[in-house]
Amino acid sequence: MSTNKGKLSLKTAEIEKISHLDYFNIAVSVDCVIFGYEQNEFKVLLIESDLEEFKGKLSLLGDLVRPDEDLDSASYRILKERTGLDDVYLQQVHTFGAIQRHPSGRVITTAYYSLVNINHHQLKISDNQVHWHNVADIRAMAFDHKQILDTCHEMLRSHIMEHPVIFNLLPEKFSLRLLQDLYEAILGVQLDRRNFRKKISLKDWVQDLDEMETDVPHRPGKLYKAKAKMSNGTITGVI
Amino acid sequence: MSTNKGKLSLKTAEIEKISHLDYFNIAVSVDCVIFGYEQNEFKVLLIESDLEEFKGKLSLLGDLVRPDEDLDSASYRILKERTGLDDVYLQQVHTFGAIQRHPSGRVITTAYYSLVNINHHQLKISDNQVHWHNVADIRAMAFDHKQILDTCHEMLRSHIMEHPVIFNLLPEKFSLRLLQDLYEAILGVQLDRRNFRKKISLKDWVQDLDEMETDVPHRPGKLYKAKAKMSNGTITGVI
DNA sequence: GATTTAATGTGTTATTAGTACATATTTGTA
DNA sequence: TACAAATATGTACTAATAACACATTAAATC
Repeated sequence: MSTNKGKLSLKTAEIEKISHLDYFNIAVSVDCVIFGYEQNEFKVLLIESDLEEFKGKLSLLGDLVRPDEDLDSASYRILKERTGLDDVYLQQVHTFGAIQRHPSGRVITTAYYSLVNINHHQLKISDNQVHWHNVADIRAMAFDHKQILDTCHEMLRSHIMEHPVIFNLLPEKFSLRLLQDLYEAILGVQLDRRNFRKKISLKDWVQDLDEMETDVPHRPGKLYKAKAKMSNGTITGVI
Repeated sequence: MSTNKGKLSLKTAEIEKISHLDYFNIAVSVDCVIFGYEQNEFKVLLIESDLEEFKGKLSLLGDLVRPDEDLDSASYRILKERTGLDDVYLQQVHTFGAIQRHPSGRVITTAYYSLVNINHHQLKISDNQVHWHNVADIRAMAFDHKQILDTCHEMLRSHIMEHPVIFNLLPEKFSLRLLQDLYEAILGVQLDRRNFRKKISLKDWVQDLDEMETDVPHRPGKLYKAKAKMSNGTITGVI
């Protein structure tokens, strides 16, 4: 988690004060790996860490879980706070619980990835250091967040082959070229266009809109919309 | 988690005492779904809940995570305590964090499944109500443990198709018939013997031992051993 | 308006994986 | 020696995957 809110950050004094309570001195946080896609780049929403130990390092968006909220609700709250979006696809991935993973105290964190359409929200990011970063360019991060990011990226790779989750990253109308570019960006491989189209049409995930791209400096492609789309753990649109 | 050790169970008084500490009143537990296979039945190791609310109900083996142990270590500890086994296959599956999931207070739990060879250990179970139960027969359980069991079972189903984890449930030497029976028990389907053998031989997971079953009241089958075997997250035996 | 540029759109073949299905063989037992 | 109960094995059909090339469209440029 990133401790960007002063009142929630773990101070060593606080930890000492309560350390005699044997089983209530582990804090629980969630970290959201918020993926987006813009201008042909697969991106992730990150903040600069405000901890002295990780000065200048990038960190995931996270927060401590409140005693009166479900674990899943905590990740929705963070997403809502950071992106203004309500209805996003969120997927729990893994819980990281090494003793020394947080320098200020014992904090275990549950990682979620989420997929948002960058254009669908006016990011509530002007007030601090939250920015979209190209996933491929990210090297070191604060805490164990690089490992968390990699784990979520890997999980996403396997999900997009099986379930129609990728459409959460795209605008309502998209060309197959855009869809393929996105698959390639997430998977990190080049795909054959004909085989790709055949595979997509077999899966029956998209619907031809009988519309064309406009404002492209070449032959425009057909536009499609998602037919089946997975949001919040359930598939919609499939009979 | 199951609170079978008095000193670790959550008493309401304790919870109230510390509830003013905003972010240190969530307890963290792990629950182990310990699968085994014996006499043609796919089994899970369970204990009778000692909570009044769940009198007579079955519960997973779990415990609170200690402040000075890694999350993964906690699950190894439980496994060691309950089965006496050190070197078992353990896989984190999911973290369950609904507010009201534990009647005595706020406890989030991370579920692991593990695969053990029932014959490899003298169960340290004589001292309490721990027993192997046929997975197919289990109905209601304490807490949200039925849901946890189902989630782990489902995860195992997908893992055994992809990775050589199933051998952790079997004795050193086994017949293909036994292997197939186990696949069928876990997947809950019947498999065609010829296709099953073809698939297994394609995967190159087993090695012919040039030995035969003995003491069977019919034609004996060949014995095999695991060539590749997945333990503790890594494959061994594959080049 | 003819040419160039840069992309879209499409089909076939070869290979591999998956599915359905039947008969001969081996051992122990009656 | 016949029977019961299991093992061991191969082929044809279908579906999915992978490799691969050319005609078409619209905009931009000359």
